[in-house]
Amino acid sequence: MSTGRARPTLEKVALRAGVSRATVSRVVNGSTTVAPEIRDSVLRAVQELGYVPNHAARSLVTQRTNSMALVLPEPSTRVFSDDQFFPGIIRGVSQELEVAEKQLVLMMASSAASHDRIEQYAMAGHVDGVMVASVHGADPLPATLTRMGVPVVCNGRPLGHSTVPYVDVDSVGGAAAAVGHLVNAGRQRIATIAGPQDMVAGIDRLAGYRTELRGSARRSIVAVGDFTRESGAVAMRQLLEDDPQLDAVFVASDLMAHGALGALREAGRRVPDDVAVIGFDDIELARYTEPPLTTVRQPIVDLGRELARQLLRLAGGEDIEPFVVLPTEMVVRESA
Amino acid sequence: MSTGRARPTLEKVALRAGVSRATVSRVVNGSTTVAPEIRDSVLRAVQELGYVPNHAARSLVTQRTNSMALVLPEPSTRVFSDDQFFPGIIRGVSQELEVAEKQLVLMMASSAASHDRIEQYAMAGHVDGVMVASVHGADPLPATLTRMGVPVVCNGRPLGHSTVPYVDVDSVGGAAAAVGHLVNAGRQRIATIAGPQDMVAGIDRLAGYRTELRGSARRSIVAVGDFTRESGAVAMRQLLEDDPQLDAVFVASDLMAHGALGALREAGRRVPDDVAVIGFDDIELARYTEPPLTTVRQPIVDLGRELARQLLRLAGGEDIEPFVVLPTEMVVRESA
DNA sequence: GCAAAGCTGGAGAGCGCTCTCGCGACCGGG
DNA sequence: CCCGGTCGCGAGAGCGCTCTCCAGCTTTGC
Repeated sequence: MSTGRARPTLEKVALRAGVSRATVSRVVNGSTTVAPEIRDSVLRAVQELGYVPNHAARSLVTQRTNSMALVLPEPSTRVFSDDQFFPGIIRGVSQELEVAEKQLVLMMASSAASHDRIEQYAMAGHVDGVMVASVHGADPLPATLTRMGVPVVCNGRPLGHSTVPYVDVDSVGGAAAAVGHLVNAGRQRIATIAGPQDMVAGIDRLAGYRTELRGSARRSIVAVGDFTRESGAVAMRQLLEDDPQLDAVFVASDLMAHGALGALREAGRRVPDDVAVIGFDDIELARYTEPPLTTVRQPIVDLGRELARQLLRLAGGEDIEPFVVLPTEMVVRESA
Repeated sequence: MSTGRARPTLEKVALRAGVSRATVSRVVNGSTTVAPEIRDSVLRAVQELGYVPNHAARSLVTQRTNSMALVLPEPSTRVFSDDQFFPGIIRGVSQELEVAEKQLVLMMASSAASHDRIEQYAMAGHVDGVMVASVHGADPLPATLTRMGVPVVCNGRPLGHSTVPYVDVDSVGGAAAAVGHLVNAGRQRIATIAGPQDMVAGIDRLAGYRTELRGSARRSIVAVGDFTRESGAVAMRQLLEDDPQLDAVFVASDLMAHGALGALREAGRRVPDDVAVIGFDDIELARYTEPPLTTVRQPIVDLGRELARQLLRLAGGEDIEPFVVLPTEMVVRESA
């Protein structure tokens, strides 16, 4: 019903080429032990009939599906400045999978209910491996799948003592670099607007801030947001109230930094003259804020690529490093 | 190698429950013709063994895969303000597929080479249907797949005389509404920065502008951009040179509108006092431009949902309308 | 009370492919 | 000239599942 003309099978091709199924299979899969003229006639038959191997049949016997799943958090959790993150990861992953001739199956982890769905799915032998881009740190899914023998790689260091391999960006280093930049610029009272402390990104960026500040003998001034623009504005007002003398703030996300910029403007502070601001993420908006935002760029596409690369190796039976950390990079614009 | 413990098969479950394979299959697939106590004992065996049906085997016999492909243009073609579009479509599609318990296979159509790959893939019986979100209007892929019996639905009216069903937003109406708004505000010289005229979105938005202007007896002033910010700035400068008296401009994308806003500022024109500006898309940035941008919102997530819904019906053997057009909505902010 | 008509569950074929096994043809060495 | 080895190909099993039969049993009608 849904399929038009019946798709030709190996059998049909074999018949037409006057050889056995096995030989056609050999040709299709690129075996070398086939005489050139026979191979040519098989290829001709394939061409003429428009033969395309049936994937289900093939993976039934090979036990491989040639596809990998990418589990993404449903972005209804507005957290994370997904706008770039979401497509960036996908792009990187799909680039890498394409060269490996693997397919990408996307799974949105919306509810807890979809959790089971994903687990079932991965275990149905539907995919050869799973990439989990979970923002909620302590997700049992990766560990569960690993236990069931499904190759898994996480994006972002998992919270808790998980042994699942992961790929992450150097948040700590990036935050430290940002704070270092402020210190070098002679800023004396450097505050931070941290992200949620139940998310790795939130934790690590705060850690980087703390470490670097400690090294420079300044005291830390911390407010916590939830990665949204609004929370950034609120936190900034809070900080200004707590310490009206502050002359710099490192904000754990560009979105929050954008909110903070607004709050600073309302409070009559000039950026960067009165208060220097550095964000994190380097979202597109950062180039167009007033003033343009100095920030820390994470290599999101590379992150996706590395994620896929690691998974491919793992699924290929290789041993891989327990984690890979990609460098972040400061992008100096005008806000600091 | 990649799988840990061997996955139990139907056979194993049957053995444990003391019934035949057929009965287990019946239970698993929810047949009603199974005695309650037998069903319970089967379910218990399933539970105990952690049985999950093998997808490949199932789809080998049923000829269905329970997954749908979404073909997206590789965003390296920076065209389109993908930032929202890309994830929006995905979100809508996956929401709808989730309730239908179908999986989403994502395919990036990067090069012409990947064209073949996609075609092969869809025809390998790997998916039950394909959604094509093509920006390049005259893409042969949808027609080819349809001819091969693969259910296809397009996002965006295909260029050329294609009979492939599609889902689109009302670009013409949206553009007309925008221009109407400018006319009602008493603007006399209303220019437009159009999108590329080889893309449906570019064509339709210009058509809407033209139609509405004609109705109001004003003359049209057209510059053409390519949907990028830079092209918007260039086009705006061009327009100002052509007609220094213009007092309004309808820009076919928010990104171009952003560029235009910059060009207007450079030229010393106040927005909206001297020149009113209306964009199209309602990307996130639109809320944060200076001044906030009046624009036309397209229901992107709904577009994705409708795309999936139509495809599900088509793949289910139903007849569907040749096209569905979703309404756009003006969002009035401060730029007009 | 007996045949006809349900129901439930089992046996078995087969979906399209891969891969092991073994057979014949061909080669070179003794 | 014969024999072991190699190489190219075909035969056939079977991956895990669904689904069509059909057998055995109960229920029902007259």
